[in-house]
Amino acid sequence: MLRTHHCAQLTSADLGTTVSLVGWVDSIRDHGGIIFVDLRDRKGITQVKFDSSLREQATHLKDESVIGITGKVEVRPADMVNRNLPTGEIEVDATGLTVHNLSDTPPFPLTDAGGDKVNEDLRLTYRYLDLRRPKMRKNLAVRHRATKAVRDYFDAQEFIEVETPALFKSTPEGAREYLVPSRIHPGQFYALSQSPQQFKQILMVAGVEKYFQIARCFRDEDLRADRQMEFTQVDVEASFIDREGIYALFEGMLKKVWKDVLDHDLPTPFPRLVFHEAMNRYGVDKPDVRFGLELQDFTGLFKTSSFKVFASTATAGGAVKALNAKGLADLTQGEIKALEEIAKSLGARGLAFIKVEGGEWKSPIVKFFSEAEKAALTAQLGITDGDMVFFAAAPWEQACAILGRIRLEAAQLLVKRGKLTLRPDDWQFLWVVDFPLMSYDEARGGYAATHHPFTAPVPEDAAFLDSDPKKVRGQHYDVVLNGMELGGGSIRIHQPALQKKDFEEVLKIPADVVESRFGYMLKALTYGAPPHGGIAFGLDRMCALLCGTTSIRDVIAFPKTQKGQCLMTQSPTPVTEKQLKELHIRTVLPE
RNA sequence: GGGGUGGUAGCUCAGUUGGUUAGAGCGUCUGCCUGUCACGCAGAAGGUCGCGAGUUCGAGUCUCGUCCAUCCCGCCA
Repeated sequence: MLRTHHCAQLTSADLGTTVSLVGWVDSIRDHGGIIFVDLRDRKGITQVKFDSSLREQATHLKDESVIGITGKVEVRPADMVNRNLPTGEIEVDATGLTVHNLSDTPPFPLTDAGGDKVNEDLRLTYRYLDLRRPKMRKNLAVRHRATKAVRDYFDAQEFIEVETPALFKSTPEGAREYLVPSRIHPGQFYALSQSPQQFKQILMVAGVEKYFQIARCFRDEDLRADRQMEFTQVDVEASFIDREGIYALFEGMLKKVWKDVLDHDLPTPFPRLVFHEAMNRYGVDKPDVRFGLELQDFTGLFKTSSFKVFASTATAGGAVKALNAKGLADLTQGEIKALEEIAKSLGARGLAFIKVEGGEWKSPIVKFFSEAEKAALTAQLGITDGDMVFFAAAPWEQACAILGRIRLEAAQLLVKRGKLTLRPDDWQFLWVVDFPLMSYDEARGGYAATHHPFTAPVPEDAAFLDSDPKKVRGQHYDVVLNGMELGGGSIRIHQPALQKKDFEEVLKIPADVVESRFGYMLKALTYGAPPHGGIAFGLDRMCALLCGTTSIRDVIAFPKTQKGQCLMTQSPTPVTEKQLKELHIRTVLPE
């Protein structure tokens, strides 16, 4: 037996007991005649004392070595108790020492504070060391508990977990896929599943009624702090359910996860915001509602303005929107410039602003405003001294998006100045609903599904499918937490005729393509498909939020870098000619 | 594909206007130390300044290119 106890177990009640512990050397304090070693395992730390004949051997230990010790539990002298350790009342007087593995000096400090500062590429190269840090071990545990809470919840609701294939067929709509060459079928490919969407709908046709899966998904798109090439989705689908049913089901799940993981009681139901209002007030479809700084609309006011830039936009069907960044009149030239650059990157021609200082409006555009316009702005935006007002004049959605982004930047600038606090544990969940079913894709010159082509229209809007598709709202919903899209889903189309019409007449996918790509699905719908709907959400993102981090890399054991590499295993790599030949593949490298 | 930030000792960083031998803290190593728990004290070692060109009498510092990490835009039905 390598150990009798773990390193967080012993107390003064164990006085005099002979015990064996194994673990990693967390730190060594060598006093010459006496050596203290903090021994660490996954449960905690116990101080081991070497002052016998073992002292000489112990001087050769190094941090992070794996050792086993045998010894007698002693109670520490009263003034030597370490109140910071659960085992701080005792220590083990070592009488036996086995060095299982002497460690090289780690390339970076394995403490929470020290490791957080280290460049992430180093942490990823030595991920097995990074994961020894208490914070990372805690993150792994949080992920486990969250995942378990999800499974327990759906199990209790009589859902069953069904596995679906990772190797799917290629469907070039939507996200770029990872292709997998078929050895048996030369020149043909599978695609790694972007999500189990189609299989879960088929499972509804199969009569499963209540399905869920913790599913790995793959998308060959550029990576971000909240996006990895492979990620984990909690995928749910149910028959005979409507939107209200989904909201209640999902709120129940989140309530349980927050309770089980954080012992926090989430208030439900979550507020709901229709898409149009989310855009109007926050300039984004995933608003962070922990702070105000809401957008205001002045399109009407400026229709007749002598300020041509605003007036022409307003009369041409665009929108003029403004945002009062309260208390940000002290922005530096550089900060204003940076905001302008952001606005420009979203297609704005500039970023008009009013700086309110010393009772005066300092702005290059204010000379064009009439007294009535100034009064209206003051009233609606609540302008007082020390404020900074930003404007956007553009087509409605773009104007909203520009100020939506400026709103987030302004919040960060306020946080930087200590004028705003954004607590990560201020859990502001909400549903965003009533998305447009279709959006017009300028580049392609046609309509594209906002969510995916299986989303059912809101029944009372279905009549507009032919006449004015962009007016049709989809039965789609997103669940948003503090500016992050946690997940989304919809009630699906279950009538084959409507689904076919959607593909062919609205999305304008040629009939033969529809048949080859979705034929099996349309056929399945003809055999008594029940009304159904579901939701999918990012487990990685949820765990990141539960852990108080914004990067999902912190809750994935072995994540990839922004260039898609695993720095620890050095993948991807070239493969042998033999492998390529077997797969009937020839590579053509870029110039 | 584009923009921002960063790359100097094992780690985190400083490095002035281009100018002698590139510094600090932590870590490492050696010695001392029987009550520490971020132990302490004394000493030492440790650098292709990401890489490659260029300008210059002289480049960590300026210019160009390139690689890597990260944040963002595009992209992510």
